[in-house]
Amino acid sequence: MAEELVQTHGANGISFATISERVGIRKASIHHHFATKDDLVEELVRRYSGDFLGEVDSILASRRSATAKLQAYMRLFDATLEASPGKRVCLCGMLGAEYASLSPKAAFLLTAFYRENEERLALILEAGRRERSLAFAGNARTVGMSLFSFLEGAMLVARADGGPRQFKELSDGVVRLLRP
Amino acid sequence: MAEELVQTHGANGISFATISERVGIRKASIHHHFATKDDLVEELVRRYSGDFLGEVDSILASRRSATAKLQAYMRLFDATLEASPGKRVCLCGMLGAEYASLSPKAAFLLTAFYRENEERLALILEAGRRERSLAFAGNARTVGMSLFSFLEGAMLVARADGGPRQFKELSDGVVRLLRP
DNA sequence: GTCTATAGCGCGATAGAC
DNA sequence: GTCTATCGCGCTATAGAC
Repeated sequence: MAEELVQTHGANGISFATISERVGIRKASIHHHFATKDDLVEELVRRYSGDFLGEVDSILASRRSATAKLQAYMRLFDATLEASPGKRVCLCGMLGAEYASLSPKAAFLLTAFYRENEERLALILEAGRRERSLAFAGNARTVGMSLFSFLEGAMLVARADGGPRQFKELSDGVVRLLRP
Repeated sequence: MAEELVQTHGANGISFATISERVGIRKASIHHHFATKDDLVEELVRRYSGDFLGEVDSILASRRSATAKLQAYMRLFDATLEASPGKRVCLCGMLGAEYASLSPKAAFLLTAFYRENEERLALILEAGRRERSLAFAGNARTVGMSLFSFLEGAMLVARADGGPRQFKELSDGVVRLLRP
């Protein structure tokens, strides 16, 4: 619930009152679970990161071509945008924008999330190049980072222009660019 | 001044007091120039958009290869990140994250900024393909949009991981992916 | 165009009853 | 674990003097 609100409005865009109304318990009760707002944000990142990377790992573990894995990975982002059309983006993309006002712990968790995703993307890309279903110049890690930045950026841009449809069109197009 | 603050902390991350301290005049004096916070944000977008697109247009008008124009365009983003290392991002990338809390007018201006950039990128890409200095599948408009999303995303990600150096490495890599 | 002063409200956070 | 009540502060915005 709080997660959805932060994905939509950002951590600086919501308050304990906002969450209170949404969840249906009073502000003080929220403070019982999360002493400070920073605690709340940190816990949100921890949970989101764990859940998301769990899904990514099950994609990695699955028996599919690298191209299919790449598409499945992108679907994770797409699904967020589709779920509440033109509202939610990746929690960590959102918090990346608010990086300057994050607590040190939240900032650390955010950086870790980025790295873990880039790493996993690099694995998919490298496997794809090995099995000749993908083709690209340079090292897989760099391309993986670029791909990740593209996905985070495209989610944000899509809210203001084009929506989930455009997001899907663009990410499909990017996979096409990586085909041999 | 206010622009820099919003580029760093977001519109939701600053207040009239923040600007007041930075600019050196009192809060009430700022209200004399911008009646409401929405007015301030709108004016910021208008100015940023005008300045930025002005620079883009002079790149477009210059006598250079499409590849060089593409690199020059990317340098505009890079320069923002380099200017105050690991602090500022594109104003409109920042506001894209805060899209849900923008005034209708600011949201409209933001969307327009995105479209104008995508359009100009498409022009560069199409020219590059025609003169055979760039190569890519699909239509230039789609690739232009993806490129723009990548740049906005990469700026945000770079603050949390890698900084201006990584941004430059990634954007150089993307140009390499578009070479024939 | 800048200032002081202040209204009116929302914020994060705490105390203490149930 | 949820509640009411409240503190102290920061916020946007306005009034009115210089």
